Amino acid sequence: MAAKKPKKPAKPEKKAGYHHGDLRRSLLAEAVAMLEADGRVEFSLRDLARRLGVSHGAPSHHFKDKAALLDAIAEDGFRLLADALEAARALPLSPNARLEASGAAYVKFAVHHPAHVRTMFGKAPSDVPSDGCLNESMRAFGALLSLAQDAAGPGASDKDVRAVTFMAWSSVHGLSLLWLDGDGPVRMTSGGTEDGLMALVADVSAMITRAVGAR
Amino acid sequence: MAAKKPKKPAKPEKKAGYHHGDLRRSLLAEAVAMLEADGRVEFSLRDLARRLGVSHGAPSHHFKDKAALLDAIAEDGFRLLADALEAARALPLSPNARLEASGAAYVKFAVHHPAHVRTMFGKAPSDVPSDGCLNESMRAFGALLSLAQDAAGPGASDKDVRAVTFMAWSSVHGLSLLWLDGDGPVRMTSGGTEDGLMALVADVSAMITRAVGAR
DNA sequence: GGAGCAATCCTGTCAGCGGCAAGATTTATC
DNA sequence: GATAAATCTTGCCGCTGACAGGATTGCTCC
Repeated sequence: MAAKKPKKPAKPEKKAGYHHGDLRRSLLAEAVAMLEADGRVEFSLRDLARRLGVSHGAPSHHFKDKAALLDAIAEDGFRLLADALEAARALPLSPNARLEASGAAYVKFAVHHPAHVRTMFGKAPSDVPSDGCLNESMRAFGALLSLAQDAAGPGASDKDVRAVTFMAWSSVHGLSLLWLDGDGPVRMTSGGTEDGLMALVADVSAMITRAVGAR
Repeated sequence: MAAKKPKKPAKPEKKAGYHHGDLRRSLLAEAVAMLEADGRVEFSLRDLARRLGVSHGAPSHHFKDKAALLDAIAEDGFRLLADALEAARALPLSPNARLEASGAAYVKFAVHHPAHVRTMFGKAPSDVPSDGCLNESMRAFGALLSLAQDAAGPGASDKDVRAVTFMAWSSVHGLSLLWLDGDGPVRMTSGGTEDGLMALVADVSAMITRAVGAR
C-alpha cells in the first residue's frame, strides 16, 4: 500500500529497518490483496514475504503456519460480517425490512470481501478453526438468528424460526458464492454489475418476505 | 476399488503390467476418493499416482496438468447433477412439487458427492472451464430454469421467473455448501445426519413454494 | 546506562510438489 | 514383422511450506 519510508523512527509504520514494525497486520492485508487480485484463490507465503520486503522465514513469527494465517483472515471476515449484520439489526425498520436489509448487507459484504468469504467458508472441514474465529462466526450467526426471530414474529414455533433462518441465510449465502464463482448464470443475468446483483437480491428477498408473511 | 489381478488379458481392468489399462478413469475415481476421505480439500498428483501404483509422470499423459484433471472431475459432477435435475423434471408431479423434488435432489447430490461439488464451484474465476464442463453445467442450469418456469406458471413475467429460479437455486446451493463446510449451524441444527438435513430442506422448500404461490 | 532477555528477523536446509524432457515399453496399424 | 502411436518411467528443475540455528533489535529492570 504505502511506500516504505527509509526514515527510521516515526510511528509503528511500515518497514523501518531490521524490524518491520507492523508485520502481522501487513501480512494479513497483503495476503487478502493477493487473493483478491485477478480472481486468484491461492497465494504463496514466500511470495507474500517477498512483497513485503521480508525474508521467507519472517511470517512464521506471527503465524505458526499457513493455516493459522488463513484462520486469522477468516476471523477478520467473520468480525466484519457480524458487525454488518448487527448494524442491520439496529436499523429503525420493520422486522421484515430489517431481514431484507441484512440479506443485502450479507451479499454486499461478500462482493466487497471476496477473499475473506472464500477463506471463511471454503476451507476443509478437517482443520478446526481457532477460538477467536469461532467466536466471531457465532456472533454473526447470533445476529442472523435474532433477525429471523423478529421476522417470524413472537408466536412463531421453533421449527418456523429455523426455516426462516436457514431460508434467509442459505439464499444470500448461495447467491453470494454463485456470484463469486465467476461467469455463471448469476453474473450473466445480473449484468455482471454489483447493482444488477443487488437488484436480484432485492427480488429474491421480497419473495422470501412474502413467504414469511404467508406462513 | 477392485483388487488388481495379476492376470494379464481379461477386460480393460486395472494394472496388468507396464500399461495400466484404464488409468484415466482410475485417476478420476481415486482423486475423488482422496478428496472425500476425512474432509480433505486438496490432493497431490504424486500421491495419487503412488496409490495407483504408477509413476509420478504417468498422469500427464491423460491430463495436461492438475487443473485439467480437476476440470474433468467438475465435468463429471455437472453431468451427474444435470441428470438428477432432468430426472426430477420428468417426475409425474405438480410443477411446485417437481421444483421441491429437484431441490431435494440438488442437496442429495451435494451430500453424496462433496468432492465433485467443491471442485465444481470452489475454483478460481480466473481459470476457464473446458467446453465439456461448460456444456454440462449449462445443461444443469437449463433443467433448473425449466423447472422454475413451470413452477412460476405460464403467465409469469421474466422477472418473476428469474426470481423464482435464483431463489430456488441459491437456497439449495447455499444449504448444500453450508452443510459441506463442517460443523457450522446447519450441521448442528439438523443433527448432523442426512435425514435431518433433508427435513430442513423440506421445510425451506415448502416455504419457497408458498412464496411462489403467493406471488 | 548497561546487562539480560524476549521479540523479531535472517539464512540455510529439507522433503514434497507440479511440470517438463528424454528415453523405455507396449499396443495398434499397415 | 516393421513402423508409428500411445502409454509409462526416470531424471531434473524451480518453487513451496516448515523447521533449525544464528543475528539484530527493543524492552525491562537493576
